[in-house]
Amino acid sequence: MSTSLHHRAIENVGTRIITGDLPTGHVMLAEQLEEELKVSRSVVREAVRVLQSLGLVETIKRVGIRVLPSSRWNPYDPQVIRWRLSSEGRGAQLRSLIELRSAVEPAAAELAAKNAPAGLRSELVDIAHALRDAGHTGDGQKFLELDIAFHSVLLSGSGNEMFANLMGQVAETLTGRTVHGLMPDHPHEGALQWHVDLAEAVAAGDAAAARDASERIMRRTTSRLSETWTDQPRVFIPVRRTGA
Amino acid sequence: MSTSLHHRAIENVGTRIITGDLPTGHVMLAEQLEEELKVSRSVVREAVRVLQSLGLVETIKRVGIRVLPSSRWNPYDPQVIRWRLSSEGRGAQLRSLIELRSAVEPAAAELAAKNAPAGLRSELVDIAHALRDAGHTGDGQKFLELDIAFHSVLLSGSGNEMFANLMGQVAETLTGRTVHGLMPDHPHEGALQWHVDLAEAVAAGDAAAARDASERIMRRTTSRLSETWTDQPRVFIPVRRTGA
DNA sequence: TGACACCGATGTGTGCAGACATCAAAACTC
DNA sequence: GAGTTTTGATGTCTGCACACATCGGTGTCA
Repeated sequence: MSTSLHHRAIENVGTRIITGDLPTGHVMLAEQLEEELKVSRSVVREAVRVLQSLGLVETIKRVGIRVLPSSRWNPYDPQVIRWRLSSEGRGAQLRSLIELRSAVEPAAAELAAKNAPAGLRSELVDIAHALRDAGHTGDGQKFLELDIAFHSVLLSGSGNEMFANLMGQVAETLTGRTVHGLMPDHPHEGALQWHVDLAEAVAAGDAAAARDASERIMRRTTSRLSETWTDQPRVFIPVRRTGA
Repeated sequence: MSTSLHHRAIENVGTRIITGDLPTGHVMLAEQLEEELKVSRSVVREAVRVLQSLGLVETIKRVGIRVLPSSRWNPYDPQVIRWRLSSEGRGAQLRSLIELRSAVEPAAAELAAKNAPAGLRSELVDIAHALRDAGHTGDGQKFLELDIAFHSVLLSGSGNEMFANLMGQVAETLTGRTVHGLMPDHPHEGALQWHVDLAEAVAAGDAAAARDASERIMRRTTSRLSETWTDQPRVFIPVRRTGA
């Protein structure tokens, strides 16, 4: 691989923290990381700085590099999400993402119906039809690509950059659940139609109908996947007060 | 001044990029940054690495450090949000945040009604009552603190870490709109009651009522603030396809 | 004798300076 | 115009000085 030492160092330590291999409160020394990773101080230091900005570690003089509790991790960082999706904590991460999508996508659909440029509207309709066709013929690979494209264009068309930024996370979610065999051989006929309904509502500028179709899609997705995380305990992030 | 050089370097360059002082595509040299900031190579390099992980810049061999378009910035990073809120692009940032909150908080209210631990439920009720009192007496400072606390506890009680992580952003939003004089002297009486309704619905485990109250609050907040950003153009983030 | 305050030794992150390696753009050669 | 060399930037490594929190010893006082 041509990945840089810097990148590999981040990947190595980040992964070990997310998986719990390096537990909360664990203290490492920069020198020790140099030896473990067989890299120089500069590489370690730059990697630690990045991990620090992700909320994974903090550096304390005279102590070392301490692993922070998961409540401090930035749950929106693409890297953090990827690491969590490929670790044991996958269930909790998927649930968080689905709940977020369920909240955001209907709102995005509404905004897209109001604001999206014409090009994105027609693109969305085209993708929806192609998606329905792919669902019928049973082409799993193509279906996944179109599914990702559909939701990406929808989020992009909302004109809200924070919604749009969830594209990547949605792609990871959809890919992940396909890879882990959580998809049926033939998609639900109703869901396929709802995608078309949603696209046409956006194209027609019908915000209410767009939201409605999106809510139906997300409800079905949630109910289909909820059984995979019933055992996952909920984590309650403590409220951090700024003032004294 | 106890802030580290590393931190100051990030702050300096990050701010200049967000404000547009360093425009998209602008290329800097590491050596040039050393001179500008009067710091050593290692400080510059570590700062650049962090900015890179935030999507603000990319480094290209033989070229330099190039500023990335705003569509590549991580809009969920607390630092990026803070920078944007204190720059000219504040309007667009506020709109994005409000739209996100409008989508997320009703869902969070629903989840909190279903899952929140007893302690958070009763705390939410207490805060809601105190908030109503502060609204009546007109204590602006106290009102702001309680408002932040209320929404933080609600998000925390949802048991969804991605929802909970929005606490910080919400605090910034509420503080920002108070600082910029967008708050009325006396809060809307209905809104005060809705907060109490929301808290009691969560306490009673009534998910539908909780969502309903939250939607009312967010609708009112949105309509009150929407006039401040009517002139802001929408930005449509292009869809980034992964594969070839 | 015991408790407490002080103070220096120690270890570790922070910041600095200089060197070589690597690699891609640009210039050059044929 | 294709292939090669040069050039100039980041990438990586290393040794050093400094700041500062922690720990342990020492001295003082009750």
